[in-house]
Amino acid sequence: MQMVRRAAYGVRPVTSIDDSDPLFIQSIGRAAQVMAVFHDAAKPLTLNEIATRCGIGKSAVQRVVHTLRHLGYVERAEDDRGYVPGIRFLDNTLDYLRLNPLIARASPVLLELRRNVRERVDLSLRDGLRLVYASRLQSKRETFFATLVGQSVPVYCTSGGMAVMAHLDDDEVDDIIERSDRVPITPRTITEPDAIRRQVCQARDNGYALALEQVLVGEVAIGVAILGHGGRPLGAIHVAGSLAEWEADVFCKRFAPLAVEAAGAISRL
Amino acid sequence: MQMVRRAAYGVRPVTSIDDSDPLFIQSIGRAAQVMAVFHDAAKPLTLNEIATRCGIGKSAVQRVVHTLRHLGYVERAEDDRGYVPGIRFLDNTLDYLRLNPLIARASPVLLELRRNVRERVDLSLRDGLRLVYASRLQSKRETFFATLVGQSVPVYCTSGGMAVMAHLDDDEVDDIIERSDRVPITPRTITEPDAIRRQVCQARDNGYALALEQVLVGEVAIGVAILGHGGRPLGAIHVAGSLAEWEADVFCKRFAPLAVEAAGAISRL
DNA sequence: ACGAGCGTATCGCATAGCGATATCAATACT
DNA sequence: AGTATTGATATCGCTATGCGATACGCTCGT
Repeated sequence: MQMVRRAAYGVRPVTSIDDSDPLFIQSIGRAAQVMAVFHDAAKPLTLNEIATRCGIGKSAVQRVVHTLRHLGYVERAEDDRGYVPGIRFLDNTLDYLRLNPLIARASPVLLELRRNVRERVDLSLRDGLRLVYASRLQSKRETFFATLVGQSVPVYCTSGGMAVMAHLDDDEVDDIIERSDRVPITPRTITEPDAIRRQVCQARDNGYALALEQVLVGEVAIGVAILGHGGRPLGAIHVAGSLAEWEADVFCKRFAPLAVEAAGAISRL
Repeated sequence: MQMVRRAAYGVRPVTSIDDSDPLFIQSIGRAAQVMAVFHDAAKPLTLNEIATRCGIGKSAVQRVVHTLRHLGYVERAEDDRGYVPGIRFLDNTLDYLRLNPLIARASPVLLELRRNVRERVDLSLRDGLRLVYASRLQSKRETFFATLVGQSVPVYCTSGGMAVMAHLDDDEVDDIIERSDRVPITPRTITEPDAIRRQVCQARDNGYALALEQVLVGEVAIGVAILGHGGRPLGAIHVAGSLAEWEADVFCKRFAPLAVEAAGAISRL
């Protein structure tokens, strides 16, 4: 399996700081911008790097970082060179997960599913053009990134995303396809609009979606949508395995029904 | 096993908003205060609840929440009543985990450890008086809370905490004991300073710490410190099992050496 | 049908945050 | 070793900005 290069796909850039909105507090927007800079950072960043990368004056960054540091949202790097995000974010993430009723009720279902399939089981939630992994249960052998909560993948080309799109109107699907920047992640990533639409249709027929090496080379994944109020898809369950161990159709026959059942148990129409 | 009641133990309250610090940006502090309100919330909160709970004017809260909402750090609750933390925090948590070299290099080691022990394996990082779980690998049967990244436990009474304290000076240990509010979490939680000190001494001798039902009834846990620059303990590895399955000393004999080895592989003196 | 409570909007004033600049410390370079 | 470069910290005046107080419309619950 090949390492995923980027930290996250389609991470929404900080919602454009809206100057016209009189309610929007600029300082908080700045803080968010500063934190967002780390989304595509591979190492700790200095004040100047932060300043240039987000087009804010150095003084402002100085005070923002100072403040965030006091609050625990930014830390100095291990070797005292530059800054990294702080541990305090984990507290807020915990609150997010705790207070999300979907995740709470999904948890036992996922654990049960995991017990039965003995492959990787994930729960992702939709956020615009991407699915964000909110809960991950590892299989025996895993990579570092496959254990990380917060990882996100595009809707338009992944098993979960297909499953989600299967429950959206055609024009919503088209909208997603159009607005996504469809750069192939693996050689087999589907980027053609028509091919995507065909996959979506197939997912509508089956009640689940199958994806081959869309994000990770050598990976086969099944996605099933989780539905909320009025049948709107909120996210998806994924079961993922290795093509080295499984024939795609065997994988599918064996695990799709279980995944569908699990997703049904979590959905609340 | 008994459900953990509080969301997190010893979560540091938002570092007192320092009025005297001229560099501190008040608005960001307010935003942090607002987010911190969710730490001890069991349900979505309304604007008024947030306002009263953090002693800020209603108008301020209104704008802060409005802003945070635009940024994705706050969402409306599922049923459109009240607010909850937003999914955007997952992005920052991911950056935190990604950019933390300790976690990155720990990951394969933990997976290997997990493979060998087949019990729950956790990695926690120290943040003041608490250990925050940063990486969690589940065993077969788990509770919801045992899967959550961001959960935190007190240093003074847990296996990981004992292991950490074993690498601190006596006065630092005393300081931790003193500053912790030592409310028993289970009936067997050790809260007596002398008893704690004895446990720490034992951990010093053994190179690991054993904890029985300190946080969860029916749980046995081994903690081993992870050391950084100059031997300072940065966090700990935990191996946790059920007393229904294991005799404490058997558990210990069997897994302690493996945990110690793993911790050694992660440490960087 | 009515009231309580929640979210939204407006506006003037005072303050809080930004830009520009300077200083000190530590690392990189020759 | 001496210097140049880059990073972090500090200061200060001006103006934009965020807060308080208040008022309005809306949806629930009884």
